[in-house]
Amino acid sequence: MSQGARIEAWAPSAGSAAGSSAGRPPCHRRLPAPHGSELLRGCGPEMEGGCLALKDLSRARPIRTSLADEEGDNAQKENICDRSRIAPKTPLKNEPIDLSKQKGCTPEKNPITPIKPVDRPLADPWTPTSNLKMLVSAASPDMRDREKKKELFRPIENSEQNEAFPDSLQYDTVDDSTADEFDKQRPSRKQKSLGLLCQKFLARYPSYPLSTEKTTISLDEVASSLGVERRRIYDIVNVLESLHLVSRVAKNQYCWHGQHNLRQTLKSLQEIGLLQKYEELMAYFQQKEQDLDYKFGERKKENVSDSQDRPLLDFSETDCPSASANSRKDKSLRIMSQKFVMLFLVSKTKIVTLDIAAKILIEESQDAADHSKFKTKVRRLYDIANVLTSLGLIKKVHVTEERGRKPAFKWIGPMEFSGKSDEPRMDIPTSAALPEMKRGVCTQHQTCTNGKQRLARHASFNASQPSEGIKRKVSSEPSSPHRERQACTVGSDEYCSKMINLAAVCRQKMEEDTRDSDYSLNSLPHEVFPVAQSDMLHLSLPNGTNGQVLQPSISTVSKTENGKPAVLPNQPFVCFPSSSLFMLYGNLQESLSKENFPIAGEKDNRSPEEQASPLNPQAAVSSVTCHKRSSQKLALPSMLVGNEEPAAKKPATEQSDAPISLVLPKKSFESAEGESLLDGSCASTLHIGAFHLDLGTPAADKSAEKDIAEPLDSLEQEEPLRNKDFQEPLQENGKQPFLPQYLYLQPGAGLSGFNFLFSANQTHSATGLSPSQLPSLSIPCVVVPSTAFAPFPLICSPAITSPLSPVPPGSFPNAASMSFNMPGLASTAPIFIGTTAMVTPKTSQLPSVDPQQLAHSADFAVHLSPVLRRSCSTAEPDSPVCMGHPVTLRKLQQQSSIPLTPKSIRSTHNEAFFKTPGSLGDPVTWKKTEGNQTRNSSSVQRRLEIDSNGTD
DNA sequence: AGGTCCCGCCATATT
DNA sequence: AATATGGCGGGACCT
Repeated sequence: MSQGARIEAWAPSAGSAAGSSAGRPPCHRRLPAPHGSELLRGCGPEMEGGCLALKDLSRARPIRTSLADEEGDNAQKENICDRSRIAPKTPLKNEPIDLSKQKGCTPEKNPITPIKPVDRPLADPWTPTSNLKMLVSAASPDMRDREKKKELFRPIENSEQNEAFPDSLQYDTVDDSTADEFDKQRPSRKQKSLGLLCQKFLARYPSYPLSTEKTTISLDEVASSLGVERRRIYDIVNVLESLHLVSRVAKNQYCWHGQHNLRQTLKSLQEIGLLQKYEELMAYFQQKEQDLDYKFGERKKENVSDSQDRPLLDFSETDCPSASANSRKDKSLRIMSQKFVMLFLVSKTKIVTLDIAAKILIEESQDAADHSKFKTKVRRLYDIANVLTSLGLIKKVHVTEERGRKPAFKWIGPMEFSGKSDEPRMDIPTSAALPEMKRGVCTQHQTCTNGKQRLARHASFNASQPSEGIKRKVSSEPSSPHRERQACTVGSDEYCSKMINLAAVCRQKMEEDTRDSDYSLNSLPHEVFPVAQSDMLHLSLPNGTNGQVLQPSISTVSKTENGKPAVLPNQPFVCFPSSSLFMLYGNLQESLSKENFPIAGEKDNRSPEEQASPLNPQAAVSSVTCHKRSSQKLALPSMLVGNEEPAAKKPATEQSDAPISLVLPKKSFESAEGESLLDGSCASTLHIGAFHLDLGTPAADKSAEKDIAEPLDSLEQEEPLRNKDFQEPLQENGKQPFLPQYLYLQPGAGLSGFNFLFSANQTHSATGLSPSQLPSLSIPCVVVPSTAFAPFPLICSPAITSPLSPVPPGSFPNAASMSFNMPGLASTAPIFIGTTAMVTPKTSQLPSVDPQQLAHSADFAVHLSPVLRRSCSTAEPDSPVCMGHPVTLRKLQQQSSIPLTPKSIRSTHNEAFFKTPGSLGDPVTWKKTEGNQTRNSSSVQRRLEIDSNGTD
């Protein structure tokens, strides 16, 4: 019932003061206040007067002047109250929320989040003080924001931004001032526009936050400070999230990443868009429209055509479909935002009309048909466009057609994302600051290793990106937060331990996931790869990191070639025929040292669950896969590699960029990131940069631990890691080598004969990369059941496949992928790849893992792999690989089971394996497939489906 | 009159 | 069950 009203109500809305909203009676609706939120209302009318004043001040802040909305008032009160409570932090909103507070993300757990205003019973709602606060905040939000921005760091940016957006902001400001008198002016609608609100929101945070800083964003807090309903903030955050500027950390909390990764994200989107053939679609529609126009009468072909068209759209389906199936998430603003951006990125003219965009999006979703839907889509696009405009990525223009003018938007953001680039710069038009950042960063980054950094970034990305679902899940563990970058600090020991923990976590998560299964992956399930899905996209973006990781490995691997045992020079691996299991050893030490693992650190900090970081690996993997897909068509590689580059140290956050491509499975993200990543993204990222290698073991570890225990044992011997508890810090850092550097394969059935052994050590060898680059994996050990391999013939070789080389169908090119990257983790060395993963017999445990996930991962891996490979190759053959982590792959096909290891990884493998090259190859194909499958089914279902399918 | 898009109900997802 | 999210679209504002 009243729900609606709830808390949110408070705010804002009102704004319009009575009048504005006028139209609606809305207020009343809520009356009832059912829930707690209502309470707020209950509070009663705050003072309207007060409100007004505030309004005036704020201007924007619309507090609800309107009396009408008593509710609103209450709400506001609530907010206010909340705020105060909550925040002590910032008394005023403005505060700097950002950074400082943020501090991180950390810990805060801030969680404040939860606060619910509800309680707010306070009747007092307005205490004088509160009022004052409100007023203050309200009063100058804009100003504050500006100031903040400026202050924030980069003055440059600030200035830029301001410039960039001058409009809105200024207006506001102006208005405010003028407004003076408050009421009088009630804020015009414009003042309340989403674009402006977004600018204000953006003003609160630095475009390029320092890596160290993690800024935590409390939705409640922001909403209250900006004087709007939380609902509005969601609109903004969802779009920002689609570009990875923020990531959801926990309930009510988001982590601000800034634009560091923007480029990569855009790049990824571009690639995906290309894959999706959006260009074609756009052209198609345009033509149609024209035709129609002329003809006009005809129904829009669209409808009809839509269906007809679809063929073209197939891919589209992928996206949507799965999504649709999934849940609303798929339809989410987030996804729409990504797709919308993709349209610009693939458009030659860089101009996209809303109607065409809406049509394309609708088609994908397929609903197309009705007009109402069309209208709705357009509405949403306006929302998205407003945010993108605030970001300086697009600007409104009008396209004049014979029929008339059509509203359209032109992309004014970065269009070329070639390789590396500095991150910072990016996109944001406005921010001049960027350059600075960039430079610094870049330099650093470059210096650092790209690879690692990348990984780190990815990690962060991933974290951030996780799709909602994932995130949430992850988030659930909210705690996570924090983890700071200690990681860096963390020595190898920690690293190791972390890895272990991660692995364990991963497993757990996997299991959990399995249960839950939500991954976005679902969509992926099969080969398909629904990259499309938005979530995926999100994820994918991150991939860059993954990519990196992968690449290296790939290269290495590739050389190897299938099976053959050869040892590659740089590579560390060896293949054995028929062994049953693999064990990987990595030196943690090195890795650790290198790594840092911020993540690990994070983990530590984090709750164990979070540690799940293993997920990260997964994530990485997944991402990889994603890339792969993307890459299939596109060359993601560049993204991966290029982008990242630098940053190594940069703050993780910055880095976070997502490298790329693809999408990671949400979950993976989440899981991985979520926990670790998420924060990670914030924090971890940083680390990442720092750390060097890591092995990716994590996953492996986990798997090992859990499922694989056996192998693990051995491994473990080395360390205790294991366990789930990983937390223990192993100190090993340096010390320990955690694992030897080899990979073991037990002979067995598995691989059809082949087993691999990788030397872990590679690390070094890997060297170069490794540390820096590879952050990813550090895997302490991985065991792979030979069986696992069985399915895949090659295993190792992913390398073999050679990077670019097409993988033969059966081969799983990806395998390479296997790599798992763990972003955070990465260890250097070892890696292996086996694709296989670890699956062990134990699968049982594993079972939990979702096939989907796996699949996704696999997909990613697959897809990515190529990229990675390239990268790797490019980067360094030597490198070790990356990843290695073995993830287990579950073979999807065969069984779902297995997947022990890090989910993601596994998945990746799995899919890859499963999928035939061909499948991989055709994105579309799988997409469709997936789409179909996924669409309908729920995530869970999907999983199932996947499994089955995959199995196939 | 048509383009924008605020606002908040209410379905879903999470906790 | 209570909350958090966020889809959705009525209908108000602005050209």
